[in-house]
Amino acid sequence: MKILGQKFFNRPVVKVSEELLGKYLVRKIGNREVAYKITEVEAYDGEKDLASHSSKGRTPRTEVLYGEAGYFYVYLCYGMYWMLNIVTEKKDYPSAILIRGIDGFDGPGKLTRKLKIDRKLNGKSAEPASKLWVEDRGEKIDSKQVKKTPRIGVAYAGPIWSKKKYRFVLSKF
DNA sequence: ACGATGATGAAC
DNA sequence: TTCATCATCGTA
Repeated sequence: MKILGQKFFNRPVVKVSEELLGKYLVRKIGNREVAYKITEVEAYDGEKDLASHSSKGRTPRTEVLYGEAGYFYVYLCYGMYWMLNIVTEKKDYPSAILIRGIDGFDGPGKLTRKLKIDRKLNGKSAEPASKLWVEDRGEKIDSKQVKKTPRIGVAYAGPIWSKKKYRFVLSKF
């Protein structure tokens, strides 16, 4: 059982996304600690990726995306759902992984509600001090269990970027 | 199929 | 300052 930090996240976002499946998202609420296996993620890769918030360039909101790897990017979507992302790659390269599903709770908005994640986590680093982090619990994932599909809800990103297979789903069986 | 609901960025 | 847009979900 190993806590994943910069060394893990400061690598190509698509690769890290794929490897994140089967890792555990751990959340401390009060004195209770809960851990869920990560089952679904999406990669957002740089300013050129029209589906990424960073495609609009550096703004106050996207600043975290340009920072060091291993930090959380949390933002409000559709006025009521918090989206949890983890920043990857080197400083000044805006890329992140959206956590879309954990064991038992499929859906980015559902899991943040369950884990009580909101804007207070934005810009925090993935470590126990933040009460939210990622662990490798030694589970091996067979690449046959990983499904690659286009990302969800990004039709606006144009024909190239909306079709990239940047969504990774761990099939359960 | 659609409405809830609010931050964001861009236009005016 | 106003407006359209949105990495969603629950109810229908």
